Amino acid sequence: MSILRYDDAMSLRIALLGLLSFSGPASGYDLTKKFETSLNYVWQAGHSQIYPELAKMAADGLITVEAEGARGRKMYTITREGHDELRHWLTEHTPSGPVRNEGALQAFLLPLLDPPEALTVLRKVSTGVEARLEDLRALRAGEHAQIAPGQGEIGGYALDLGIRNALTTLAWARDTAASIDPGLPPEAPDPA
Amino acid sequence: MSILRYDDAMSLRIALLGLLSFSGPASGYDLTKKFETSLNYVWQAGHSQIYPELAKMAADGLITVEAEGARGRKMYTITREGHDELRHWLTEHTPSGPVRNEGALQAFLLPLLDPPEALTVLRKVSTGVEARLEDLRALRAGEHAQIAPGQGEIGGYALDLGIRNALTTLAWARDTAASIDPGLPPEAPDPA
DNA sequence: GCTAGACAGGTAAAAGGTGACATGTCTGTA
DNA sequence: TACAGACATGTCACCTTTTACCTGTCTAGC
Repeated sequence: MSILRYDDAMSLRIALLGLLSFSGPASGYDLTKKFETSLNYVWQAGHSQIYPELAKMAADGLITVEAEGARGRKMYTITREGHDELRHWLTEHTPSGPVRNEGALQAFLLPLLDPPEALTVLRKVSTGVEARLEDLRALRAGEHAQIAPGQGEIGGYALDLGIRNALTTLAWARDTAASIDPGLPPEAPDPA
Repeated sequence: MSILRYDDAMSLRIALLGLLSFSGPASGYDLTKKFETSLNYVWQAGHSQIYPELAKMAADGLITVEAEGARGRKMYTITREGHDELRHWLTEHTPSGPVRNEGALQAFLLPLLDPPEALTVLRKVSTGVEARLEDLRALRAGEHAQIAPGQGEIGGYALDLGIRNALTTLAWARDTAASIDPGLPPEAPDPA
């Protein structure tokens, strides 16, 4: 059991510990790539945030530098304390992080626009969500070749949740547009 | 058309302009209350962020202090430039703000837990979402008495979206639990 | 008359996050 | 061999957000 225990915002740490726990030792560069390719649908961070955080985590004993490779590459490995911290957060922490959602804000303020403008915005929302849906489905299709074949894939449940939420948003945009202009042609619902 | 134009993070400004546009002149205190009671499902901010932002917006000409009331109360009114800025954001800005979702991160990392623990986490997710659903439905029920009766209610579409997303998350948690432990009793789906 | 509590406004330090800059290594290919 | 581009790690200035602290006014009730 670790001495330090923050109950507040430390989700970046958790995300990094999770990746290290699942896919084994990795460098800051590797982790940055994983953020770009999969985790960014769930948590965002650039390398300028990741490198200092890894240094702090090493100082706190959650990870260690086991080996240094070519081009100054540092391979970080999760420690026992790191595993404890991760499990503790996953099982004990109730997610509640502050909501800050631009899309929902636009939805909130939609009644301020007159109907034609509101419909234009809703169409843009739909095309945006359709694009994200494509991305997510492509991710799901390529998932089995992803990180470490044979193990229950990390991120699989979140991917499912993301796809469901995208479909929900699409249905909301369709229904909202119809309630603003009942003369619209009904769209066929997108099959899961 | 205003000279200043930021395409980046200025959603707090937009949220404040939206509230002022919809419900007329208000003080920082009033706006803080509205954040607490309804907007916080969409965008979060405390008074220590709101007061300085209002001062900056006044300096930028988006709002003005029309009257000062009792107890130093300052009533802010949205200007023509403020309206322009708001409309511009609503119609032109594509929402893309960084994703940072603790709940989704937990979903992402769920495969790291062994089945009994994962099921416990999913149960906690469900009860949390059910509580939020209650809140949202209470909001919807009391909506007509809310701010300014007679006008198409601000936030109504966002409330609908929030309820749909909550139901989606509930269904996801149920299905995910069932896929982890097929012996679970099937729950009846929550009616909209 | 006093006091608790809502009303009303603010500041400052610290933490978290973004975008640009800086440095250098290794590999493949024209 | 030169050079483009991936690999690899960092720093810094600036902005946003959180937490805690501070001041004062008005009203209802004891």
